[in-house]
Amino acid sequence: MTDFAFADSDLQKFEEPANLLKALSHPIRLCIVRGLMRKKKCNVSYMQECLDLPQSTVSQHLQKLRSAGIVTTERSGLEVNYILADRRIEDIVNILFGEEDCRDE
Amino acid sequence: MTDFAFADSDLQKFEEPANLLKALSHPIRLCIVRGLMRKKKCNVSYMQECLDLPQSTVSQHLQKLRSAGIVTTERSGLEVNYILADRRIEDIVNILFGEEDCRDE
DNA sequence: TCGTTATATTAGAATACTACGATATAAGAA
DNA sequence: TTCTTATATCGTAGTATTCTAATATAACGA
Repeated sequence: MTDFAFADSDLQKFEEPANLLKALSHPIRLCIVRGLMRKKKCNVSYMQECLDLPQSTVSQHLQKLRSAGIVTTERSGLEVNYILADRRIEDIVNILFGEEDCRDE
Repeated sequence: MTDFAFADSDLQKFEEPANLLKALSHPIRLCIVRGLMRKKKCNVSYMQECLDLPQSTVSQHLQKLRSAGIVTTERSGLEVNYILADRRIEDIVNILFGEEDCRDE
């Protein structure tokens, strides 16, 4: 009955990974993460300009990535730089995008 | 301006991977996928019993996995068996759950 | 201090997701 | 055919996401 590893109580074990994936599963956020894999460090207005989206939209996506632990921040003066913070995420994104090593394709 | 690889038109390139992740980012669906990695093939009522959830709930999650291309089906008599259909998904789940090779932990 | 720039937060409407009972379909047995 | 089992779909209430303008905060310079 449980070699499928499906015990009800176990469902809790899947909450955290599911939340991580959920934070990543939006085209804008995926794009941001991919960009950070290439650029290593980036401030908000630069992303905003590249993405051509309202500032609050970009910022809200960044907060979502941050509270999932996917990125972290580093203030320098007026700017806040975002940096990837979870190695697993890079591996996942590489799987999705075919592992080419961060040059322009 | 675009070494971040953030051109607006490019956002479309992220839709498909984002949808794949979205289909995966729910604890029940993650649990099902993980179970299928171990058991290879499984019918609905078995999953339903293990998960202890209403039949329609399980079925709906399965349809979501199926329409994302994550699983495929194979009917045998009254039963419908579900099988993983996307290798990338297994890699992603292994990253999330620490890569132990499908024995009971 | 005041002004300016960069970023974060709030508010609220539109949209999407989730759970689950009720119902429908599909396949085999009698 | 009718009955039964296994699975899928529908209806819908509750909940969560998403977008964006408006507003708030944080840091710097004058």
